[in-house]
Amino acid sequence: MSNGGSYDPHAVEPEIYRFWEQGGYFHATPNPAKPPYVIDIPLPNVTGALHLGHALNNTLQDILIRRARMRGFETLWMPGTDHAGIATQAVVEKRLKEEQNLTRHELGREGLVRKIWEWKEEYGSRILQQLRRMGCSCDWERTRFTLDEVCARAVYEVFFQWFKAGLIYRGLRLVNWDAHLQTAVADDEIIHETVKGHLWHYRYPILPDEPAEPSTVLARAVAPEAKPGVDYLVIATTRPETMLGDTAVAVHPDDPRYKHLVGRHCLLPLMNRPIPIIADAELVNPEFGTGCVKVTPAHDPNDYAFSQRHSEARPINILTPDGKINENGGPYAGLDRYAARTKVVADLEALGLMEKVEDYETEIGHSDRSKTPIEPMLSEQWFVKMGDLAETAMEAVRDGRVRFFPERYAKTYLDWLGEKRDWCISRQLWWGHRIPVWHARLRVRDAERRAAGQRVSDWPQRLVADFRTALERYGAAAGCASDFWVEMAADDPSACFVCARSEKARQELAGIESRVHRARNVGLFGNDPPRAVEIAIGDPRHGPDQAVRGLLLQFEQDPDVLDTWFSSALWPFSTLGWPHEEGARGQGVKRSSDGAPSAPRPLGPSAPSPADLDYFYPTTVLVTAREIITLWVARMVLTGLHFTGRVPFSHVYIHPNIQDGQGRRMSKSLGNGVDPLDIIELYGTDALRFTMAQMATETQDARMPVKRTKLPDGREINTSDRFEPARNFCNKLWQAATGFILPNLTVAADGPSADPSRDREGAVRTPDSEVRRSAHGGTPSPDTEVRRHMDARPLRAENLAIEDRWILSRLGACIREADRCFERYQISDVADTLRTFFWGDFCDWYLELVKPRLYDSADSQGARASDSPPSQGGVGGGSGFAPADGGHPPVVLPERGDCDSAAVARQVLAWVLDQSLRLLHPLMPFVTEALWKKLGEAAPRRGLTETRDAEPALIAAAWPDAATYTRDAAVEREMAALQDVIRALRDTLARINTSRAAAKTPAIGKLPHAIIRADNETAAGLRRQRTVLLRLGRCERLEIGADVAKPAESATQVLAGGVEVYVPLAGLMDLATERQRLQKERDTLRGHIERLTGKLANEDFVARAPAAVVEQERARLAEMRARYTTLERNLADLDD
RNA sequence: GGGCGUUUAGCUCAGUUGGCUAGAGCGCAUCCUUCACACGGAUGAGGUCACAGGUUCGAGUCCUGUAACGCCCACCA
Repeated sequence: MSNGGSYDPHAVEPEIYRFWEQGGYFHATPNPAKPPYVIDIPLPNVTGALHLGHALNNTLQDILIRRARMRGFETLWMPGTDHAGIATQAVVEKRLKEEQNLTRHELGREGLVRKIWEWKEEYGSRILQQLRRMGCSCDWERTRFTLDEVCARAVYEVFFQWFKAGLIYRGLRLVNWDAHLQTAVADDEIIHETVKGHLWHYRYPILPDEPAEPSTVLARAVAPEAKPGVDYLVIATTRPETMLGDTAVAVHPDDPRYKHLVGRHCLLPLMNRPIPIIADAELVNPEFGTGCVKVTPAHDPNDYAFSQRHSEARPINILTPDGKINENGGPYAGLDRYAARTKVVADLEALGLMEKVEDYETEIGHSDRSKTPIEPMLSEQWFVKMGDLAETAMEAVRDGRVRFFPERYAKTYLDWLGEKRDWCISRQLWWGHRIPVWHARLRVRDAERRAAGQRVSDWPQRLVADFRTALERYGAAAGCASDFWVEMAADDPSACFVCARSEKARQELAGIESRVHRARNVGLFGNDPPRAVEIAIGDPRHGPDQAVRGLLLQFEQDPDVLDTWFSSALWPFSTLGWPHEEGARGQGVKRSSDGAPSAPRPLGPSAPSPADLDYFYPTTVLVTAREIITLWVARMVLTGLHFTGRVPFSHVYIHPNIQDGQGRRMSKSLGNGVDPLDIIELYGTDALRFTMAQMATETQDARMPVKRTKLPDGREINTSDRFEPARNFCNKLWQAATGFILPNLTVAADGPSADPSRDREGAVRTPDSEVRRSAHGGTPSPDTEVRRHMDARPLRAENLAIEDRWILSRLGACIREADRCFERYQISDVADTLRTFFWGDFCDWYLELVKPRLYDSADSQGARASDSPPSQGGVGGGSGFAPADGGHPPVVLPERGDCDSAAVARQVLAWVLDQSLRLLHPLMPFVTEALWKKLGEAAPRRGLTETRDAEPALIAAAWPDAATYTRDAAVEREMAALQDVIRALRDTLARINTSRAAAKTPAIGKLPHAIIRADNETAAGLRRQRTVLLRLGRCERLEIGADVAKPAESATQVLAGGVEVYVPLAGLMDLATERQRLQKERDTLRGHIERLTGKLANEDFVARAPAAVVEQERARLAEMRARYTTLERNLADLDD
């Protein structure tokens, strides 16, 4: 059997995933008998397709979730997608343009939003389907979308509460404007690129103290005798068109060149506007350029900050939303900003003001989405005040309620929050949660105005108060009394903002909006001024009895939507149905329970209950990459603390980013991305996952060399050799189980002789295909029907051979180490630990050691063994097989070939495989689950000191408990000695064959004769392992003893503990090579001895190093010296 | 410019609180199609731990500096 038995992931994976999903293993419900373990998925964009970063991120989450499930936690992995404002709208807009040649403006807001929903319904679940292929055990029944009803309710509740508390405000701020998409872009969505540009130097004429005509001033500034600092100032800029919005020139307060000019004015050329010369140490670096800075507060962040410090330099916005010069740009109005730049430069030149133009490289911010240059622009936006919110979030990390793994990332978090920059939450988009605020413009009725007489100053306040009262009454009648909140606008006494909390309240406001709209339309046909809606008339329900003081001239919902991160910031509790309080409950949920929602928004499949929130919040750990520590992690902590009083998670596990072989980001534009689905196709899901686990080190980046390859279907894809080791490991696991362990557990019911599939040695050879067929629940072949499964019986220490005790000791160590790494989120170490144990200890050694017991016994079937239980009987304690006192009792080995020995071996094999599958399951869920089924059929009852029926599904089986295994140092030492001897024998054989190949003589398969010299005790131990030594050491004849003679012309090896291995070389190989090897070995050894001797001769070392270290070094030196002597002697013997 | 990280075998990476004769996988070399596995087994070669100082009995590990690379954040008219 060769390739035919290789693991074929595609034959296994879909079926296994179905088995889990149909078994309901992914679904979590509050269960008081278990502690909860919860992970929120870092929301992929609905537009997203799975990339390698997702593969890593989700593999790690699934690993943690699966292990927690096995450890008895009620595990919830909350899946969902993010509506991803700009990204999604851009995708659909692009399609719209391509397919129907329509812009969003032509389609209109409602039409576009409907289109996006349609798109979302069709393609939005793609990434979740891909996660299923990765084996992710998310609770799909709870899948949420940031725009669905459940999430929306939380969004509006949070907005309302913050708005009411004054934490959300409207402010004029400089935002990063994407003129192409016509939206503000977050700082984090900007990529800076170096662009070749120019630095223009030109003159601003200085205005004389006495009044003067602009033309005079200009003429003086360009006159041949004009002097800088007297008649003009030279400024330099990379963006000359912004001068149209200049409102000051800044100089450094200590700059002797300009000190005398502070307080005077320049003439802004082209606009002919006087602008002040202001001293400012922060903005101006006197060393740079001319030391004069033109100030454009509306279009430059630093200048904006400057204008905050100097009120005389008020910002003037010169741009329209689509990047043209607006009416403030005088003659340039209507020009595109780049056309304006050319014209401004030309005009300055024509005026003779241009001094020089230099080539210049500068970093320009580009929108990550549209790839067009960002224009800093002043506009009205909604903000969240970060001060206190940020402070609470910082405190949670400082006091350890939230811990980062690796720890260093706490710094990123704290540094960012420490800046306490207010969070701009409005986006000029149509796709997202619409800001639940209506802009109202009020006017006092003429009758009221007359009645109020001269006291006009408090009209606005009284009007807003009236409006508030009117809305409250209105709300009370409509059943949403506490769902409105009115705030006055800061900059306009006749304006105010109305925020709505519930869906009902929003509908009512929309109703008012449409009435105002209608009224105004009516007004267009009537007299001037247009009629408006009287504030108190609202609804016939409350009668016409109010005193009507004011009119609602304008009432419109804010056109913007919320920043995508606003809804994701609430994810940990919004998905669990927060807020559950009656007062805050919106109309949406009630409608959902009736079925038939009327809104286009689809409801989540199951609405969470208050019990869900109580039980599953806070979550356990957040697994993510470092770039969203600020965007997402910090904001979740801040909202969680503010609205639930508790941190949303206690651990944040930050994993590396995957780069290509050259350390570059994987990206579409570079074409160096690896598609996880291609890898699944090529290598299988488990190989992908295991590789991901191995890459999850504590570094910030992990590299994956990428290469092109052609698939059988002709597609060219990117892949990497990095996946091969994991693929090989999957296969190793599969081969060891299906090719060796399982066939040797099952035995024919009617005895060995009747079974044609048994070979000469009595081992059971089951064709792999049969095992597969039977394990997969297909029609059992006649052969498998007569096959009996293994029986397990309680074992005692005396039943066990040394290799049994050794592998169990190693298994215990492996579990302990894996647990330790898991606690620290060192997943790559978990992967290495498990791989080393299974491949290195279990397959390379234990399976080989146990073969003689299985093959060489005449009646090595479990049926016989189970018929004659051992006389000792009884169940050993649960504490393993190592002696409690740490001593080393004699290992009484049954004779090789003893039937008990074979039965015990089978039981240990089944058990170690059982435990290994459990340990590997979180990393490689598919192969392990598939093998678990097979193992369940071959050995339905398993265990060591106690036996019990195996759990039906590995996904829900118990995680191994390290406490049931005691480390047996003595047995591990003894095994190490045995392994040393075997390696020595193999090494000698390999050297002989290498030398024979060089001499063109045929290789020998075995060593004809070998002699092992060791002290009496060791020799006795080795003699008991004679069968093993002959087999694994590949020799035909073996002498073991304390005083065996070394034959002349022998290869010699000196091992730890003074054990020596001799192999007579006469006729096998030439002695010169052997002599060379020994000399080389002796020389290295001499080097070590010299260094160590020097160290021990150092009095400081002996005096200051810990005694144990000194002792250890002395022992090592003694050992080396002994080896050295033996080596010398062996060399001398060779020379004889 | 600020912060963080990386630099160890040809490649990708481990190396916990300093005790190291520096490890793994891949690749390489040699042998083995022997009976679970060639997606395998066995054996071996391969490293002045980026550089320069310092602390220490002892430094791959701690400190300082330098260089290269990378990531994040902020940005200079």
